[in-house]
Amino acid sequence: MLSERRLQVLRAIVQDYVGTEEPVGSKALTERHNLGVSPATVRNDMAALEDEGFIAQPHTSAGRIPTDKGYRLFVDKLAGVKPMSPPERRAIQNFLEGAVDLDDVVARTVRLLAQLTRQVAVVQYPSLTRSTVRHVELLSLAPARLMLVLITDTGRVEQRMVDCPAPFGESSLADLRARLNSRVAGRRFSDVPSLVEDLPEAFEADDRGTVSTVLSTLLETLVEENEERLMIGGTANLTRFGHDFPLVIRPVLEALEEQVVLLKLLGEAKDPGVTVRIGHENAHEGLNSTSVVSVGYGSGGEALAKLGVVGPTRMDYPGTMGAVRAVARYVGQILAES
Amino acid sequence: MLSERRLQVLRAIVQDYVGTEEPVGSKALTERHNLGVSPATVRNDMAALEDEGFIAQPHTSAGRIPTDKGYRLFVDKLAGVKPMSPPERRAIQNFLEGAVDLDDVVARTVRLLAQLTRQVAVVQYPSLTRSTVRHVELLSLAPARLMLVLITDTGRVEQRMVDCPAPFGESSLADLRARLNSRVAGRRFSDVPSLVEDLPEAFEADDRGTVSTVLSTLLETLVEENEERLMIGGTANLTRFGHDFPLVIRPVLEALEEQVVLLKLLGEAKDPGVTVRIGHENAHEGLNSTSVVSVGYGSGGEALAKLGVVGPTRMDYPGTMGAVRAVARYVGQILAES
DNA sequence: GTCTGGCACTCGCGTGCGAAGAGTGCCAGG
DNA sequence: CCTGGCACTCTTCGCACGCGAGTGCCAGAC
Repeated sequence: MLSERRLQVLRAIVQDYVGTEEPVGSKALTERHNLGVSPATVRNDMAALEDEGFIAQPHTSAGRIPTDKGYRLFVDKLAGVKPMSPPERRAIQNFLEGAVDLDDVVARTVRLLAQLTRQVAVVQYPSLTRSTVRHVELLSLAPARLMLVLITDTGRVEQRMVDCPAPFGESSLADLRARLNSRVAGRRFSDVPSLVEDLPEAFEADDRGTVSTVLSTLLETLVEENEERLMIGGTANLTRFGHDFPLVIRPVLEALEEQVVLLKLLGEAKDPGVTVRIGHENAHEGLNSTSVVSVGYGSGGEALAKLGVVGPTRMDYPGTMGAVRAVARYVGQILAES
Repeated sequence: MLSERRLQVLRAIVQDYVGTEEPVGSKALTERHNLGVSPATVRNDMAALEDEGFIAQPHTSAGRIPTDKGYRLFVDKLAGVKPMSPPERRAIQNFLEGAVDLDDVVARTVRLLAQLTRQVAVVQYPSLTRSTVRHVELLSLAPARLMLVLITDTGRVEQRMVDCPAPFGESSLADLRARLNSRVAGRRFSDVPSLVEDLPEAFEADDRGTVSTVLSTLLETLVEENEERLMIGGTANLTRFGHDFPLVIRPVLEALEEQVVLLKLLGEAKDPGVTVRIGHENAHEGLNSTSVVSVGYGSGGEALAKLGVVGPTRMDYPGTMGAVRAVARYVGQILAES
């Protein structure tokens, strides 16, 4: 096991490297942090840390930089989550409170996260499958054409066209609308399938085909996982990455454009608190030189969706984690109020 | 006026520079294009072109590169629009035809444009103010709370909450819904205000407050220009920009995040055909080293919105213009069908 | 044992110089 | 008006050199 001082040395290395972006040497370390020992001692500790794989040197005889494993230890054991200051909290709240609809909430959240962390922000729209139905509306657009509108308690609206197998009268439509809403309004999406299962039986034979079509469209909309949307912002912060630009930034931009990749990335984090995935811990190759800090958010106790940031492995973890957690909390509040 | 040959020289310079990304010299020019004259002659022409401000040399005694003014002349007089090949056209059509809803159409269009041009693609959602109303729906969520849903003929759906000044009965609601739709369904958004002006008078005094509130919410939704959304894609193509990376790419990414900037950018192009704005012709400073190729698209003869690409001034103008025009055409078709 | 100061060693990085190459401008002749 | 020739300008590249930061190791002190 590593001695207490060696852990302190690692912490100091991470902090300095994050600040300066340059490999940090033994002398600079003793000058900037009062560890109470000489550079020579620190050198020994560094050699040990390097043996264990926590730090590495880019070339012989340069300073050390933390490895992914080093950051991991730092995040797990050496650093807490830095809470936001009261003025920051107030700023977050003010910024989010002006939102007028769900799109706006998400858009504001993205901007806020990007500004606070100076990194790329990713916010997932509240998940359909975990939220509840507020209302289902059916509109007749043509004799055999309906529009199905689904409104969630988070304010999200989904609409689908339904082509009916047979003309569907106004009264049948009103009937279906009423029955549908009385069964599913206020219920969780995941419960809907079993609640509407026997609905066609309540209708006359002529209408059953249409009712079934409407229901299957509704169920499709519910389970359609690929409809999980997200919003990205702050990509300009990618320019802060480092000097070795193009090669690093390119795959990151590509990964960010693949919503599938991002959704999987966010989905993998099961931890109820803030999750940090560092460098190669990310399954997607393009993100091997980035870290992803994410957390679930939701209006109640339960997480409806995730949000987070993507930045260089060399990032201010305590600050970023604090910002992500705080933003998630306030977004949850806002959603609960609306 | 410039002689015919000098224009040919300019065209050759633009083509070569776009291809190689390197300043082009007189010798290389005569070798790659058979102009029928010697390098010395070309040198004289180049000197003249430089005097006129069409080309410039990065340093003394390097080749020449086109200036913004040079590209402008090239686009206006020397190059046509390169039409897409039949296989490309088929690919575009296939790619767009799978779309299931408006979001999907826009998303696919962005991907397509980005892939075809290998540049950053920007697609504006069909404008509210220029499209027509398909249906207006009113839902009662609580005794004094309504949801207003507006469906456009392009499939776009907007919803707003309405807090009523007084409870509003189911029958009044049905009445309002029916009257509203009979007046505005199928009409252009810009005509709606005058069509509903006198509607409150048809209701009893108790309900007039609510009707007015609903109407003003509806009108707000219609005029809300800042609700003009757009979708961006292909930002990874920014890495193709050049070697002088960070300084150029940063402001571009920042500009792309400001939807307002982009909307203004697209909005400025009044030309009915493909519009090209080169380098400093763009009002926004961050885009001074980029060119924007845009065009309107729409389901009928009229443009509902714009789409386009943002790329380095050193781009393949004929090809890009061809791709943008073709995509706009097919998107228009798809929208007209739905 | 653990820490410390000293010392030799390794490399990366910036600098200066010289040669090569590409491209230009200008001029005299066809 | 075009062409070939020629001198000139600059950039780029390779290379040698020296500096400085940082390391590893060792002998000695606490």
